[in-house]
Amino acid sequence: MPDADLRPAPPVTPDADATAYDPKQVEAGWYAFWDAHGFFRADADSDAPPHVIVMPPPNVTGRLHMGHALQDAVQDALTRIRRMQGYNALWLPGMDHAGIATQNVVERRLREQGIERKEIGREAFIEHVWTYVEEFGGIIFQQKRRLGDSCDWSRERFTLDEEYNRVVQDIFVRLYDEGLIYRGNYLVNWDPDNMTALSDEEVDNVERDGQMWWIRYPYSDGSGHVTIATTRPETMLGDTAIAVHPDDERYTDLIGKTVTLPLLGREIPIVADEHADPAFGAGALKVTPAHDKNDFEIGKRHGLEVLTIMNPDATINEHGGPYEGLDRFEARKRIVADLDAQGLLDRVEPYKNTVPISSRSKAVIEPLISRQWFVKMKPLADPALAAVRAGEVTFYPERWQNEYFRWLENIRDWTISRQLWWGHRIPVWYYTDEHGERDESRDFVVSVEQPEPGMVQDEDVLDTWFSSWLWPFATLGWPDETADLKAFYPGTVLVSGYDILFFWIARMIMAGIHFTGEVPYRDVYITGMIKDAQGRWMSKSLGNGIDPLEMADEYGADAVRFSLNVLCTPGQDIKLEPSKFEMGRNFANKIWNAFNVFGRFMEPGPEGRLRDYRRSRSFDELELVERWILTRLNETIKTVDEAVGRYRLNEAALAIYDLFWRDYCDWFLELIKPPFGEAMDEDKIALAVEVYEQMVKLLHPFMPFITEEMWHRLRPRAEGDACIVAAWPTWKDSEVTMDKKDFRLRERGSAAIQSFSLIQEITTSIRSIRSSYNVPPSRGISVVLSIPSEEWNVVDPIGNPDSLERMLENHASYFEQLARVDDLDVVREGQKPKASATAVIPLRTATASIEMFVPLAGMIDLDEERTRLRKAIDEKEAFFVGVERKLQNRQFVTRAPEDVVARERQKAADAKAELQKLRANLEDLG
RNA sequence: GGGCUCUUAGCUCAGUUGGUUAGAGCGCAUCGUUGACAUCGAUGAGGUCACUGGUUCGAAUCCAGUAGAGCCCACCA
Repeated sequence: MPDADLRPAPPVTPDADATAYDPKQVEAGWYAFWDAHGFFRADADSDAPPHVIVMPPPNVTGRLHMGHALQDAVQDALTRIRRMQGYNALWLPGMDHAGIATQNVVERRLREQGIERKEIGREAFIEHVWTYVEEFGGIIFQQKRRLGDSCDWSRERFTLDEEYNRVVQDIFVRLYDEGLIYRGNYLVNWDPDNMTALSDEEVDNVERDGQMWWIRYPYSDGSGHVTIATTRPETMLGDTAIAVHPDDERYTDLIGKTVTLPLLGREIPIVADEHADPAFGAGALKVTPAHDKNDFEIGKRHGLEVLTIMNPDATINEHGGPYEGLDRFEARKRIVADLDAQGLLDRVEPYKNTVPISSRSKAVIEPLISRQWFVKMKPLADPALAAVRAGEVTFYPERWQNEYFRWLENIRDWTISRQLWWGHRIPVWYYTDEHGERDESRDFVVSVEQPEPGMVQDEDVLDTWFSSWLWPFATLGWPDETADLKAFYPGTVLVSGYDILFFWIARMIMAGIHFTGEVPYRDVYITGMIKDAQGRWMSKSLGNGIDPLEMADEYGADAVRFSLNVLCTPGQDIKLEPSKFEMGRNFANKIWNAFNVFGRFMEPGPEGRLRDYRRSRSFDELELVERWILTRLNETIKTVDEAVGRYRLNEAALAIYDLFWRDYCDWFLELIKPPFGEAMDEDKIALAVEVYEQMVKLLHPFMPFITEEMWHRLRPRAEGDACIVAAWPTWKDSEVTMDKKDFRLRERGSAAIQSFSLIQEITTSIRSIRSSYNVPPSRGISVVLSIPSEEWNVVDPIGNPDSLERMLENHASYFEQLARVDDLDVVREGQKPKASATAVIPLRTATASIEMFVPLAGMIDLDEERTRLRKAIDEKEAFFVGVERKLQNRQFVTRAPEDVVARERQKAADAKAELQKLRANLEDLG
């Protein structure tokens, strides 16, 4: 166990000449600190409600890419929020052995050393893979630590560790015993590069510019020929029939005749089959049952011979006559040339067709008949469909559930055997003959253990996904009734991209229900995929990838995480470029610097520790801006909680960003920081600390490092006290008064919000005038606020007991600090001083407005002022006309809800009053 | 051939059940640097919410269609 506090102690007194924000420095030690304190560990015996996320296991050979960073930013934010909220939060990490991918990586490496896999044999090769895995396997987890991922490393799993292997084998046996796994000779997707079968999901259909060859097949009786069209002329070597549509008049009398297969001279029949489309090509179809799915079916219907003409490496086999040994594409060239030479090539046309490609090797898939293991999917899919239909699993965004339904409804059996070495061996055993060879005449035995001495195990391994689909429960000790399984299954939410919805997410739901009787998680949160600035997938070949670690080095891990969370609209792809991380970095910088506003006035406490600043005043004793910021904080906590509940982390992150920057820094700090050389009142420090601390907690799930750092700079902390386990802020309903539709029209808004909003508007208005007249910042100004006398006792925007007049007068210092107003005069129905700039500020709570005069003797340019006022009038008038039009519509007045109509009336009256004053002021200018 | 998504400020994107004078970041313009931050502050310019119809008192938001971009699925040789 490392030293509990690996973190250098934070400065006792924050440095007055504080250093600039340096993410590298801030992010250096906290991970070890958290880890050493065991904050990441979930407790299987806890009474707290669980919150469980299983990490989509990255490939064991993988390196961190932006997709990981995005999903981790989301998963870790969720985990940290729930942990702070008191949940027993588990984020379970692990790695995937990634069969083909890993085997290829190691094979390539060995080849560089001059070692061929086939030469050294299976056992030696597997040993090499394990060596490689041990050497490089954990790298991605080191990278994830750099991002701050708070996973429970004590529960880390690998899809090929010993216990996991046992589960996979058990599952195979179980499914076999249930009749859901079977072996058979079928046409499968064959990857000639890797020389293995693949599932349908591992095949991509790519549209390519190809060619259509029109070939003449002479009738055996010499009476002419039939022309067929094909995109794969080499498969003609395996043709065992020609098919025509039974109703196709052109060919009806040919049915039953035979043609002579060009080049090979075999005689093959012409059969009638509905599948032949008279409208396509020549209407006649060559039938190659061993190399085409449809032809396979036709062959079955007509009892045709199934003639495989290719070897597993896609070279032509002994059935190819003179073409034996040639690669399929070389054979194609030769065959076309030979046909042409014999006058049997009718024509060649350019043709756009879809070609099946191995998603792994990118090799063109060859449909090939081979003996493989399959899982019968329908019995698994039906309950999985029903469960989601019944709402046991909710997709975010919802539309992905339709994709899920569509796939499951049309599901086909799953080819699970792979002709690879790296993976879970298939638990099937064969008897051997006297030479030690498989005795195919005897039945095989399905069993985890070797049933009898001398029996040999199936050479094949299982599809990687056959182990990953067990991830949510196999990682928790299933099938044993472990404490972990009881505590953490089913999980809470799965966070993943839509690219593996079928591969993994849907299959996990099937497996969860089938084997445990429960769905593996209640929610599925689908993220978008990371694209480059042009919207293309990031890939090694394009070289357009952005390395998250480089970004973390340049901008900070906090910045990367925050930006990713802001950019992540559920289900929407993200066009990413490095500059996007500036937002996060600038924000972190802001967080850092904001602390210094009050931090530099904080004094040391006893024993050289930090002093603990605590507020001594009640809410009602606070000054306006303090009450205001607490109210805004309260509103924001609510917004955040609601957004998180809907997995809208982008909204949550932006809400805090806004609060911190726009409210706390731009207004609150500006008002409470002391003038010039004066010290800061300790009560004010206490309040600043209090709000900052709450915001730091809200931000922690998005920016764990800087918030942990600031957490320890804010107050003296006891051993074991840390932001990562601090109690999540709570909001009080009584203080939430936000009208989410309109910030400025909060009719029920709290006194603090209403009053301070008015001060903000007046301030902005003064600044605007200063700006248009280029009043130098150093120059103080006078401002006259003219309040309507008729509303004197009605308007009471701050609640009792203050009047509007007193409220404004009492906060003259605010205007001084914010807009350099030396002299504030609040009057009733005051006269406009000579040479004043004017503005009208509506009172949002009553049909009245405040008129503002800014005397600027010698600075007022009448033309300028006229232009300003005209512009204000034009804007207001356009608005007024729009509102009036609505109000004059009788339908609107009678049918719209009362409060909506009332609001419009209020708007119209406000606008009218303002217009009146603006016009009067304009006239005044002559 | 089916299905889905997107089209909102110069750029990248937010905008929950239809009612805000449609927002943010970046960029742009003007002004500002003797102490929180120029990775900053103040002020401002900039949008017929792709188009056409419909529903509604009211549509960026719901419905239908059109155009463009992209994705997924599908056995048409």
